[in-house]
Amino acid sequence: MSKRHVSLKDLAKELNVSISTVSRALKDHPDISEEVRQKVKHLASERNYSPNPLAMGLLKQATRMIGIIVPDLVTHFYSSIISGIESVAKEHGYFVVISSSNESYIKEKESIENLLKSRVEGLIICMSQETTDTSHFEKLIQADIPVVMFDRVCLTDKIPAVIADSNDASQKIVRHFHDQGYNRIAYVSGPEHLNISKERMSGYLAGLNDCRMTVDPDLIEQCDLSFESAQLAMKRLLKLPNPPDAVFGINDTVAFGLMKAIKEAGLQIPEDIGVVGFTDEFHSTVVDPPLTSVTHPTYEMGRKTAELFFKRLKSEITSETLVLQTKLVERESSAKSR
Amino acid sequence: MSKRHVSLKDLAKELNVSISTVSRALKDHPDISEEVRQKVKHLASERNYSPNPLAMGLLKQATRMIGIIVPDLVTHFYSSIISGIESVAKEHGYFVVISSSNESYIKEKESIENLLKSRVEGLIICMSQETTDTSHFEKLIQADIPVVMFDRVCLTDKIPAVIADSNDASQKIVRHFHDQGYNRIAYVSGPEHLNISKERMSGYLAGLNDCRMTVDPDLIEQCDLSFESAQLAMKRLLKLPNPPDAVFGINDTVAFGLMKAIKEAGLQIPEDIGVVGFTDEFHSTVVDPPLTSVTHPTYEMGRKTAELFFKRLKSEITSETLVLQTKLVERESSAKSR
DNA sequence: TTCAGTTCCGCAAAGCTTTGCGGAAAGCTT
DNA sequence: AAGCTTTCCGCAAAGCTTTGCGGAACTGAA
Repeated sequence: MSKRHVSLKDLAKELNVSISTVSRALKDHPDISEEVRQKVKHLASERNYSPNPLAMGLLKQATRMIGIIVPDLVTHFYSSIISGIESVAKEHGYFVVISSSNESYIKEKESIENLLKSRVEGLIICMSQETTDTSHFEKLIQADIPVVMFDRVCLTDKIPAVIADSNDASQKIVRHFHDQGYNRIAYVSGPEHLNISKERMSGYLAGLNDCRMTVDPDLIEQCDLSFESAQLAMKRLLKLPNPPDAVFGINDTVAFGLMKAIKEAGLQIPEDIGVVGFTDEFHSTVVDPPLTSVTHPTYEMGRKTAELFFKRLKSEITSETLVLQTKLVERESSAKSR
Repeated sequence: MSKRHVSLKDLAKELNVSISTVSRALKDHPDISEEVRQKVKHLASERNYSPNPLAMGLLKQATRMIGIIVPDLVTHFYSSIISGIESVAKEHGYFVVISSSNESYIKEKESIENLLKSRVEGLIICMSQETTDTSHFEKLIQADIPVVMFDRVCLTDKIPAVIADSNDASQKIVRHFHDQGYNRIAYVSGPEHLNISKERMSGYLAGLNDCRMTVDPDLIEQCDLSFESAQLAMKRLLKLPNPPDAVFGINDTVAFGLMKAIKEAGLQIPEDIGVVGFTDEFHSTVVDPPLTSVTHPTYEMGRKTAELFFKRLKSEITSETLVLQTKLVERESSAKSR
């Protein structure tokens, strides 16, 4: 096994100059004569020299690594956001290390530990749904470790955050249902403590109020954001003496669960029940019927989050909350009035 | 900003011993007296010491990083495999750096370059669909850089690989169609040079032969693995004077594209046309009608790939191809005989 | 010729860890 | 009491890069 990488030392030895000379020549330091500079640069490119990031890291105390923690890796929402983060990171010469909390509070804390041990320069986090205690985030702040959060956020007065305008999105959905002639609009929410649950709930209520519809607590269900639990929630709704004629779920997985339960009950979408979800473009078109949905600009969301991260890294900001607008794309699943 | 991490030096200074003593004490070297050992360990845990991976990397010439290159990040197939790889990597104390080729040959080469610059210890790769020239992989082999491939593989005599038994899977599909009473079975393939295209094709042909059905070249279509191009391929098939009554696609995205085109043509699945795909469990149930499909054990595939990687890293093997079995799950999309 | 000023380059330290080797102090033997 | 073995610990180098500082050699002027 031959040596993998050439070092400055190798180049220096071959040219019979010192390591410092090689280093300086490569970065056009004025102390180095034109002749030597050329020789060094030539050999360096010939030998395919590239500085050892480990050594640089040691020296500069910077690893150029960002840690990302998401609730799961396999949901399109997160992978798309990660994709966006990565593109910005690459532009800055950083790379990302991805970790999944699997929606577990314990794993979230472990992930933070591990990433810090790996000497990431900072963290980009989307909270697990189990996380109610935020003291582990507080610790990060006290240790002055750059943290940025997205979607499911907390401590926004101290942590920069990127979120979608959930309140507005929910209102749009309710109004859309109303316009289509639906009267009993149900909402399947997630864990109460999550900001997305709260905001989508308040938007739901505001929307109902706006449309002069009354709030029926029966029509507000809750689930743990899984496909299965969304199905169960929908089943409960369908068993009501006065069931809903429209429903929307807090995220895409939930929306699909709702659809599944409705179909299994033998009901038609959108004739019997209208459905709207918070989903991504691709899946909305793949399911049947095509799902009316509020689409997050996920890739853009990832990019914005990363940009905020680098601002925080340079200490240009300490906190700042970016609210992205969503778009309601009308498809068949809520087309009652057709 | 206080200092982020304590080093051996910090501990040594505080205890008035040398750095070497601290280092040895922490790893239970016999040269260190019980008393000193205890003191050191106590302070270390109190100060939350963890060795600097950069320094270790420099010393051991090992970064404990694996580079992964996939065609894209947002497809469930890949994210699930990555998830599997990551779990094994974690068990070995390694972490992964993920890079996407976006199905581009150029980006694939760039990704390799960048990951090597980041000093990953090896690479796990799924080829982009554009990649026909494999010289960049040959170079890796010559440089003795551990490489393992999965799904879309090449040079399997020199590179360990994990693949699904595509040939068998295709045969299963054809036989299933045949059993259900479908007679004109079409296949939408991908780029010819890909192993998955070839194997699924040969399985298709073998299956037809097995069922004593004749091969009609008209029923063999090709696409570039995108949703849109699969739709187009399906449209071409539907325009045939004698169109197919069954079709299967090379992967999940393609399968969804086929379904979309069929629905848009106003045809019923499975009555007019039966559809089967290569997909994952989740999406198969979400689409409508639920899609009969050959499911890859993606998570397991990721784990196996990673295990092979570590074998290769320890030079226990130089090449070895692992073939995983697939499972045909029958759902509505191909249930003609009901 | 001699001194000042350039020009060009090398030494060494810092960042952190591991480990072979050498050495001081203590205990033991004879 | 002198010499030998243990016991316990520190020095220093290696892995790679950057950079302040010192210094050699050379140019030009007086």
